This record gives sequence, C-alpha cells and structure tokens, in this order.
Amino acid sequence: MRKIPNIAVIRLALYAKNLEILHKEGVELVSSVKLAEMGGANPAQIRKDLAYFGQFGVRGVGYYVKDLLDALKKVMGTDRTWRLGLFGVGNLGRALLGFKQFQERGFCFTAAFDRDMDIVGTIVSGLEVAQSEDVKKIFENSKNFDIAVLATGVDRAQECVDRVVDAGLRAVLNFTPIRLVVPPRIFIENVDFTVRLHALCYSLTTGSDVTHPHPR
Amino acid sequence: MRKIPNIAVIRLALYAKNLEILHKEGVELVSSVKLAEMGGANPAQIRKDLAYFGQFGVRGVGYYVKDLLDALKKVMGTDRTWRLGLFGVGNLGRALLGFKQFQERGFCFTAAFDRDMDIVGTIVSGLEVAQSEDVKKIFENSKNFDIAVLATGVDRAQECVDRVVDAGLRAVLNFTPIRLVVPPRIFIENVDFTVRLHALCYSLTTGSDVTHPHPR
DNA sequence: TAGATTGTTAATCGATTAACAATC
DNA sequence: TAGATTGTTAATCGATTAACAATC
Repeated sequence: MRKIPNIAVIRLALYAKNLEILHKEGVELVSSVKLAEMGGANPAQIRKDLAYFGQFGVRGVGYYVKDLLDALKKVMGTDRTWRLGLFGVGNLGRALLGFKQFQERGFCFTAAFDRDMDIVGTIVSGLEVAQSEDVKKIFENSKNFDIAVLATGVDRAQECVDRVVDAGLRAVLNFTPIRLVVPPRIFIENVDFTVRLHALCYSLTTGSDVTHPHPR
Repeated sequence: MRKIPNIAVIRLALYAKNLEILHKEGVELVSSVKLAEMGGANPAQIRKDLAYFGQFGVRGVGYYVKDLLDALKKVMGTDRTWRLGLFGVGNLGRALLGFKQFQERGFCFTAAFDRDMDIVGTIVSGLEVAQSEDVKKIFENSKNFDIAVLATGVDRAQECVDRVVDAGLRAVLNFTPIRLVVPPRIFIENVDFTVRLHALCYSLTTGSDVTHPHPR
C-alpha cells in the first residue's frame, strides 16, 4: 500500500466540512468538480485523496453526500465525540471553554485543571476546576478525556505536559509558545498565532501573498 | 529571479525565533548545521531559504547571529511593531488582548471594537472599546492599526470584514469559522483550532502521526 | 446507447536534499 | 596551508495535475 501524504489527511477534514454544508442544504449527490469549487483542492486531487482510503464514489454518477461524509468521519476518527481536558483556566482557557465551534465539530471539554487554589473548586462553563497536581490520580480513575489542551503560562507548560504524559494521555494541543519535550509516542500540535501574523506582515510589506488559502 | 516558495518565507519566521534565542544566550556565530539542530529544517534547506533573500553568511565561518536576525526581520517586515485592531471583545477577544506573546513578538493591540453598546466605551486591557460601525470614520482619521483581528460571532463576521475592507485595511487574522469573501487585494489568514484537533484525532485513531512538527 | 464521472496511471511540477566548488 | 562552511547546482524525492480507461 502506498504511503498516504499527511497533507491528504488534513484535506479530508476540509472535504468533510464542505460535505457537512451540502448535507445541511439537502444536497444528496456531489461530483469531485463541485466539491473542488467549494475550495481546497482541484478535482483530480480530491479523487486521489479519497482513493487512498477506499472507493467511495460511483462512476458516471458522483459521490453520495451522506455516505461520503460518514465514511470520511470514520476514516478521520470523528464519528464519535472527543473529550478535551483543559489545563490552565486563564483568559485563553476560559475563551476555549466557551468556544462554540468545538461543540459543533464534535469536541467537548469534560475536565479543567489549574494550579491556582483560588480557581480550583470553582465552576467554569459548567466544569469544576480540579488541581493540576491531581491529573494522574483523576485520569487513572475516570479516563474522562482524550486530548489535553495546554493553555497554562509559559513557565508551567513543560511541567504540566510532563504530568499529562505521566498520567497516560497521548495527545496535546499546545497553545503555549514553548517547544515541549515529550516521548516519541505522544502526539503534539503546536498552535502559534504569531506565525500567522508574520505571514500577513510579509504579505503587507512585499505585496506578495504568502497567506494560507485554507484554515490551519 | 526565481520564485520564492511560500513555505520558505514561513520558515524564515522559525529561523528568526531560533536566532532570537541564540542572541539572548549571547551566541554570536552560528552555522546552518547548528541552526538545523534547533529544529525546523535541514542545513541545506536553511542555506537555500536564506539564499533566496541574499548572502548573509561568511564561507568557512558561518552566520553572525545578530546580523542575520536583523536581516531576516527586515525581509519579513518585522523590524517594526505592527498594530492590531480587535473586532469582537468577547471571551476570545479578551484573551487575545491579554496575550503576552503578541507584545513580545512585535505585535500590539491599539484599537478594539464591538457592536454591543454595553461594552462600547468601557476600557479593556487599557483600550477604550469603540463601536464597530465607526471603523471607517475612526480608521480614516487615525490610521492607528495595520491588521484587523476578527473575533466576532459567526453571524457578524462577514458584515464586520466588509466594513474593515471598506475602511481601507488590507490584512485580516480571522478567528471565526466563516470563509470570508473579500476583494483579491486583501490578505486573510484563517485560524481554525478544530483542524489541528482533527490531526490529533486521526493520529490517535490510526497510530500514524500526521501532526505538524512545527507551529503554525 | 451517449453522456458523465470515477479511479488510476502517467506526466508535470515543485520542493527537498546531496554534493561540491568557492572562499574565508 | 588545512579545515570549515557557505552559496549554488545537480539529483532526488514527493506531491499535484492531466489524461483516460472503466463503468454507471
């Protein structure tokens, strides 16, 4: 079997998003050309990306929107709700807890941690904030989230991720600017808004567009 | 002159970040090999990326950290402070206003807008919140920011960006999940956390790592 | 059947890496 | 000079696009 390019996997999420729109509009059938017009790729690329994972279409007809959407969700692992655990209930943390998009796209915060004892025990967005030091104890008992969302201060980030990894978690969405050091089997996504701003600065300065045409 | 790949421009920001670290550590000289070890690219790629923009090194010696850093900042347009205007002073907006990383990396909020009259007129993070409808009037008088940061609700996003464009702004960092429609000369960066979460889901589900090794 | 559109192979394009002459 | 490291060309690798047979 051929190696699937990472970028193809990422585009799958984009196709799913567009299919979701079509499904809501009541569209039942779509072609790769139509899907391409919605943005993100050219028709050949869409067909090729899909072909990495199976044969989802009907020759001469196209793709059935609902079937393809369900198939893609299964492939991406988003045919379920993923539970998020927040670390650091500061300004950013609170904003993330209230982010409607997460809920809508199948993500849901089910735990929140902070090290500040003034915050621990309070209820934020319906979640009781627990103490960061207790992650391992809490997680081993309840296994009540799948992905750690790191929104602590810079100085606490590494310490916090160490505890998260020690507790047995395997995936981290990192909003701190620190390059975290973790064992190889742990998945990390680093979010850095300033990188995106730099692309805008360069574009404004030189006039040549280096922005990403699609969300990252 | 050869076409410069967008990705090379993006990597420049990464190199600058690493050079900043070296500079703070008091390191004066660095080789492409050393820079590569700090992450982000292999030595040949670093030399090639830099070569798109000029000859910054000394053969047999390496790159002078401070000189290269200054040169890169100039190239990227970050040898100055960029002023940000916030649209939407909700949870996310407030979190962004308080984000220390922006300040540290040469970005600074100098204006804030909201359409909610309860918020307009209040001071948030030292900024008086103005009314969104007044962007054009305010901007044409003061020209007091360079980049619009869009953190409004979904339903107001397009309307808001229309006003921003009409006022004469050319760059937008978009935190809403909407695909904004703008004239071709406008630069837009779309930030979507859920895309990053999807990469984690796929990795967790299949075991094959499709995460980005470097911040985006 | 004729028209349409997939799935897949082949061609193209672009980006990364290796190699090495230039040169400090 | 000998050793080191850049800048740049050539080789490799991988991803995108074009083309078309398969087939509904």
